This record gives sequence, C-alpha cells and structure tokens, in this order.
Amino acid sequence: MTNQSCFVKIENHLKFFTNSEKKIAHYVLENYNDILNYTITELAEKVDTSDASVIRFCRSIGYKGYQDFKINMARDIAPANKLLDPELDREDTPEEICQKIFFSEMAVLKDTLAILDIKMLEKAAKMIVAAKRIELFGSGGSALVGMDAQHKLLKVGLKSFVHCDADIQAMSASLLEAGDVAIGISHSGSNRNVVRCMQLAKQQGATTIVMTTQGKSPLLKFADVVLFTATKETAFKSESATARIAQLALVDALVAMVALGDYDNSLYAIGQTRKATSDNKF
Amino acid sequence: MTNQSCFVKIENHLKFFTNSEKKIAHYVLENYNDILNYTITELAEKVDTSDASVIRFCRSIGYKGYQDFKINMARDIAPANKLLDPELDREDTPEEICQKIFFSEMAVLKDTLAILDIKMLEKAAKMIVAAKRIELFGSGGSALVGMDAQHKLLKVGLKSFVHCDADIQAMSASLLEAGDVAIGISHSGSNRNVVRCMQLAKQQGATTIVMTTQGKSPLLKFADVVLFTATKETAFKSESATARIAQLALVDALVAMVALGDYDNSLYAIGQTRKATSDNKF
DNA sequence: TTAATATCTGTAAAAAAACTTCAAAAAAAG
DNA sequence: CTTTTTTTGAAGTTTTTTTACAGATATTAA
Repeated sequence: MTNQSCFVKIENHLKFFTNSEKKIAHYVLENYNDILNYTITELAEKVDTSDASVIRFCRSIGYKGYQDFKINMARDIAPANKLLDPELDREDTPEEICQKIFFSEMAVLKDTLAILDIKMLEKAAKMIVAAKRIELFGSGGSALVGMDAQHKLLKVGLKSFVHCDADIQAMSASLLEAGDVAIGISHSGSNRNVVRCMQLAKQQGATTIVMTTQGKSPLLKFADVVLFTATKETAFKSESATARIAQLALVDALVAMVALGDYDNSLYAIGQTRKATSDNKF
Repeated sequence: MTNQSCFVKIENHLKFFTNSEKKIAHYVLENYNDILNYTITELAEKVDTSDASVIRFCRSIGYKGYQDFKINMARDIAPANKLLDPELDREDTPEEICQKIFFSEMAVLKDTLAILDIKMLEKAAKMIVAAKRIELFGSGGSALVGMDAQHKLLKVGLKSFVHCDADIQAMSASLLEAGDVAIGISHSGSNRNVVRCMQLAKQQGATTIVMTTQGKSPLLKFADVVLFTATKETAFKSESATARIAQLALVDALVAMVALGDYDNSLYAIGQTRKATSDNKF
C-alpha cells in the first residue's frame, strides 16, 4: 500500500476534512475527469470556495500542491479513460479494432482484480492442495479454461481431471467423494451440464469451487467457494472473449497461490515437467 | 486514431520537429517519468533550450500547452509505472501475488498491442477468410490456444481443425494442399512437432501463419505470416502464463478482423451458434 | 557568392496560475 | 458569554506559463 491511488487517499481522509475540503473532495470524486483541465481558481469557483482551500485540500491528502495532485490523479484515472467505446463497428480501422480488443481485455483484468475476493481465493487454494482428487467441469469456451487449469496445475505437481464429453463429466461427478474437489467453470453460470455436475458433486460430499462472472446464477447454489470474474462486452456484443481472459488470469492467480502454499514441491514439479517437455524442443 | 498516446504522437512527428524540438522530444522519450515534476523552465534547462521552444514542442504535437502535455503524459505512462516487480516471492502476501499476476498480464497485453504488426494481422485475416481449409497446430499450452481459436472461428462461421495427437497433427499437415492455411502456435517457436508440421504444410503448398513470442526461432523459417506476441516473466520465472494470455488476445484480434471482413456472414453465424448452445442453458 | 526570404530560436515582458499571508468569521471549549 | 481554537477567503506575492519580437540561422534564387 505504498502508493495508493489518489481516490483511495481521498476516501480515507474523508472524515478528517474540514467542511470546505469535504465539498472539494466530493466534487473531485464525481468530476475527476473534468478537473484535469481546471485551474485551481476554476475548481475553487465550481465548488464555491477559495484557492487557498483547494491547496489545503491537496496538501491534506499528501500532495505538494495542486499541480502535483492533478498529475497524480491523471495517472490514476488513465486506464479507464483510455478505453474508448469498446463496441466494434464495421467502420473501424484495423488499428481501432485491435486497440478496442486489447484495451477491453486489459480493462477486464483490472476489474477482475478489483472485485477479487482474496480470502475466497486462499480458501480455494487450500482446498485444492488438500484435495484427494481434483476434477474440472466446463463446456464450450469454459472447457478450455478447465484444460488450461489442468495444464497449469500439472506444472506445479497436482494431477487433475477434465472430461470433454458432458455425459462423462456428469458420470464422473456422480462418483466423487468427500475429500474430492470439483471445480465448475461457466461464464454465464447457467450451463446445464456444469450446474448438474456441481449439484452431483455436492450431493456426493465433494467440495465445490465455482468460477463464473459476477452476478446471480443457478450455479451459485451448489458452490462452497465462488470466484467471480468481471466482464466487458466487446466484439459483436459478445463478452465471452474478455470473460475467457479474465478466467485464465484467475486460474493463474489460483495456481500461483497453490504453488506458493507448497513452495518446494512446486519448484520440484516445475523442474520435472519442464525437463519432460524439453526433449520436444529444438 | 482518435486518441493516440502522447508517445506515439511524438514518434510520429519526429521528422517534422525542428532541431530544438527534436532535442526536447528525445529527452522526453527517455526521461518521461521525471518530466512530470519539472516546470517548463527546468525542462528547457535540461535540454539546454528555451521555454518558448518547449511550448512550441507541446503545441506541435497537438496539446494546448505545457500543462496539457504533462497531464496527458501522466495518463499515458500510468500502467507501466504501477507494475512493481513482477517476480513472485514466497514472502508475498496473497494480495501481492494477485496484483503481480494481473499487472503482468495487463502489461503483456499492452506490450503485445505495441508490437502488433497490423499489416500482418490483416494479411493473416484475409488468408483465413480465403482458405479452403484451416488447420491449427500446437502442443501443450499452445494446443489450448489452437482450440480456443477453433472455437472462436466457429462462432463466426469458419470451420477449422485441431488435432491433439502430435502424430495425427503431422499426418494431417502432410495432406494439406495449396489454398489451405496452416496456423502454427508455439510460445517458444521451438516446439519440434509444430515446426515439423509447418514445414510439411509449406512443402505441400499451403499458406502458413505462425503465432509466437518475439524473437528468432526455428519456426519462423516456415512462416508466410508471423504474428508476434510480447512476453513477461512472472510466477516462478515462467513466462508461459502471460504468453498464453497474449496469444489469446491475438486470436481475438485476428478473429475480429476476420469477422469484420465478412460482416454479414459472421453476424449470421454468431446468431446460429448462439442458438445452438442456448438449449443447454437455464 | 550574395542577397532575399523564410524558418528557427532565445530573451524579455506580459499574463496566468499557484501559493502565502493574515485577519475576519465560525466553531468549540471553558 | 467570553476565550481559544479552527476554518476560511480576500488580497497580495511568487512562480510558472505564455506571448511577442528581434536576432540568428538556414534555405533558396539569382
């Protein structure tokens, strides 16, 4: 927390501000985008106070003055601001298409990090490390996330199972036991196969972890631990591409947490698995 | 191109600057981080020129003045600045782990976008649209990227083929023909299977597209079109997680380009494929 | 090469913005 | 109700930015 965003600083100091500082604070929080173009006098007029109070406001949250405050605020609001309109358009130039896609994906990562519940993630990591058996469930694009998770878990020495076929997934779920962990992945949280598998897993006494997009969905009913990702519509009003990226990043974070929880074993496993595939390289 | 970063603006104007403006431009590009704290006079002194020239420099790249320039630069350098040290450490708190992973992934997207060769991407998109048959080749993590590409291409109405088994991949490559497109995916660019498949594809007269990490590698020998991604080491000195994210983003951009090149068909395909999977949802 | 023209550059003055000071007003304490 | 403390903005000061202009430099044409 060495370098909090200036918004966090304002929020935190909110109760220590004097009345006129509070007015400034609220105005800044609501109109941060415009302020970058205001002089100190303009801002003072907008909130009906004086230059001196604006300066005092900036100093009270730790900046050298108004300039310093503005520069730092510009840095903090940068990413969101650059995002343009992420909706693709048939008039877009190739550059614009790429920018929109990449910016949307960066934005969704940023948002996912913001809503990430670290406690849940830790809990999930502990459950995975302790699991007798790990199975992953997902359809369509989410199946790929499952396979990616399997691949990454294997790299740190944990064996897990993924089945492509929906029936086999369900059958396998119905044979889980207490001590096993079932990880259900569904962007919408409404995929019948996945919901069914998680229900079966839970009935069997297995622990269930669910990865899905923020919001209410049938899948949540059967989840012991829920890991939410953010979302962002892009190409053709479809949000699945950004959802995929966010889920993969979540998998990365989860696996890193698992690996750091069992550091030496993981390091050993990484060495082993790397050796195993190195023969296949030039 | 509505809202280029100020660095791009400087780069683009480089040949139009006068001598003293050029000096300023180079100083700014190299010391952008310090400049935010400089007054116009300080900057003028550093590059041994005058205040007036600095103002002229700012105006020539489209800003209202020095302040405006500084504010906008602050926005543009924000993300890189926040990146901390991405190397994971066993002392890291869970928050830090997540931050490092997500920031690294955002950074790699940013870098990939920066090195993206739009002309190549367009060329690849055109080749894919025109292809008689599309086959994807990859091993390990890259196989998943191939499957993701297949999934996304199918969503916009293009059928493609991926084989899991390395032998089957090679056999299939050996049966390609002129007019077919082979897409080889390999993070390192040194995977024997993938290199072999691309070589076979090229021998057979198929067109070859390669997705790999920036740098020299055996795979490039057999590529008609190369799409590079950036890289960033993170967890346990492994760069594969960030590489995966970058490649998926690249696939998204490629597919979007393909889709916008054949807009109406794509829209139809998206509708059809969505309907096809909707039965499986609550 | 030289003169004419255009372009570039820094100085110095003007304007604008940021910051300080201080006394009056408001709030809190006694 | 008075005293003390805190808060506040008007007016003044300093700093920074910007403009205007004239000298320097480069470019072109003869």
